[in-house]
Amino acid sequence: MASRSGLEERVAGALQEAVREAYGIELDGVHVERPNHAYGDFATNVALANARVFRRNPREVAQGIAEALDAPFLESVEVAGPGFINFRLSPGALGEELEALLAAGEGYGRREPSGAPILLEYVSVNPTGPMTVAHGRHAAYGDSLARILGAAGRKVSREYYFNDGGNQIRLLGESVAVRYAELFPDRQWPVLDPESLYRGEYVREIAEELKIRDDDQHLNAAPEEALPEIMAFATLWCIDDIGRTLTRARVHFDSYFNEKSLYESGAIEKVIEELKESGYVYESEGALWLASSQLGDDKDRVLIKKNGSYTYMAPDLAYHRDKWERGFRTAVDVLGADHAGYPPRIRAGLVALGLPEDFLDVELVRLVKLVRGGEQVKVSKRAGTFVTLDELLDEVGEDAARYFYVRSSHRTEMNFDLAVAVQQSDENPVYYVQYAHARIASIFRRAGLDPEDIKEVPSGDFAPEERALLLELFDLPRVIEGAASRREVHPLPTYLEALATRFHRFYTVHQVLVEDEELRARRLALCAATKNVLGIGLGLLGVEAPERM
RNA sequence: GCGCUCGUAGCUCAGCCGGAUAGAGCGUCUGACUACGAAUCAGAAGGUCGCAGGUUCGAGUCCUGCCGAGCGCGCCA
Repeated sequence: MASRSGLEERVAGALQEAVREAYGIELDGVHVERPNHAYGDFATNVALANARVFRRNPREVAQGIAEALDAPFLESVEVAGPGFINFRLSPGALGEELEALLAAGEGYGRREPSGAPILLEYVSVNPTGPMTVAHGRHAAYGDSLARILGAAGRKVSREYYFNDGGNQIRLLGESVAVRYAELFPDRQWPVLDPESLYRGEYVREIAEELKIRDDDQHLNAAPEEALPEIMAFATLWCIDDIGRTLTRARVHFDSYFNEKSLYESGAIEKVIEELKESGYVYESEGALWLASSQLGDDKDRVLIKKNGSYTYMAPDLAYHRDKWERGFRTAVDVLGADHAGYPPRIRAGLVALGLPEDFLDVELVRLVKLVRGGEQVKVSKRAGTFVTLDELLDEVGEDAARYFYVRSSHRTEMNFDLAVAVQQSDENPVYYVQYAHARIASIFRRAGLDPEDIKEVPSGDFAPEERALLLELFDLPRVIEGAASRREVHPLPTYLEALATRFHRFYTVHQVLVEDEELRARRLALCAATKNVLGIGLGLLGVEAPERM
């Protein structure tokens, strides 16, 4: 319940008390909301929501509760509409909460870590090429979500899983090998299926760098012998490239996990053995199957193919099993919406291994529809017709890109019109929010003060614009907790824009640096608090909070 | 065909546990810089919340059906 501001908590507590007093009823929770400001600072629908329990006209009940309410921090209590109770806070209570916010500083809205650790896996792009604009959404969402979960008191660890053991790495190696051979006169690389090769410009770059390092040495051995080395070189190149892009985009990880290590450690075999013991595995048509249909999946899945190799299921199960063994009790995978069929089958496998059904949680991110000037751009890594994340960052900047990515819910489709993004970069809402922050910084520069030194709030009443701003500020803890529990990032941008609006309005109406010392100090406190909260919010999104712009 | 997800202003999107007059930004129109930053503010126009039923004192929100979009339904990952 620390997810609410102190004030909200006090209102809720007083209400519960009043209900007990007036009706002898013990409610487990009271819903307190922030209504249209014309109604008041806070409101509750207890009388309406519990109409059945009270068995009386909601308005009458609300009246009874209002009369029993003993809360000196409230300036007024009113029954309105069909049975709402509206509250206005006393200036003293607002000032106290503002002081609490200033005292908390960067820690405002942040909770101490507790509970079982969560492993958040995101991006996990195959190291077969540069990150694309579509991957950018995963990166921005995952990184911001990790920050939000951490702020909300979850113990979260972020991991990147490199699929470096599969067939696609081999294809990358062959693609590079072909280009590599082309760099030497009269040399060729034998290819079975030219259609399956990666075509991007980066493939040639990798080949050229390989030539610089090793000259033609890989063409002097048999292709099958030379290929592993080329694959390793190409994979490392891609991992490096992806890493650079992530760093640039301010996307962080605590650990990286290689699929290959699961083959090397024997973890996959071990998991297969355990699955066999579980009884959920059978052989048919020369393959080894998991009876996943008995565990909630649509159909049974193959674990070991007829040709003896593993399907992707096997290493994936071993990987998730490893997460469990490392002590994580919740695994959250951030995946593309095209992997919608994935959760039930992996979950089935994990349950067969004896893990709880709710261990794995999946957040599906809808694909980014890339549009340039209203015309859709088809993204295909194979065909080489993709726009890289780096190119996007070059065009619109890190702040705008990060903000734009998470502004809309990860579960809805997003149109990313490159032409518009470039052209309107000055109009991007991120600048609206950043501008509020820079404006405040400017006030403090002019006043010759450091906002972090502001700790006290002289008593006095607040004007309507100040009150609106304060209440918005006090909403931060609830926004963070709400976003964390629903694993959504987009509430933050929505909140920050609302907060910036409150500030800009306050700023337009009221002069901060006035003669009256108390008034000035009170308004400076308001500014310091706003700057602090904007900074926290932008920080959670990986966006800079500029002192000037 | 079956399953999952989505459908809110011209465009991009919010809408907390079912509550009061559904909100922002962009775009359009009208105003405001001799006060701390006009990347701002005030105001206007713009909505059958995909459609139709149902539950409820009350539905954008919950249930059912339909329409539309995306994704999935591989011994690909």
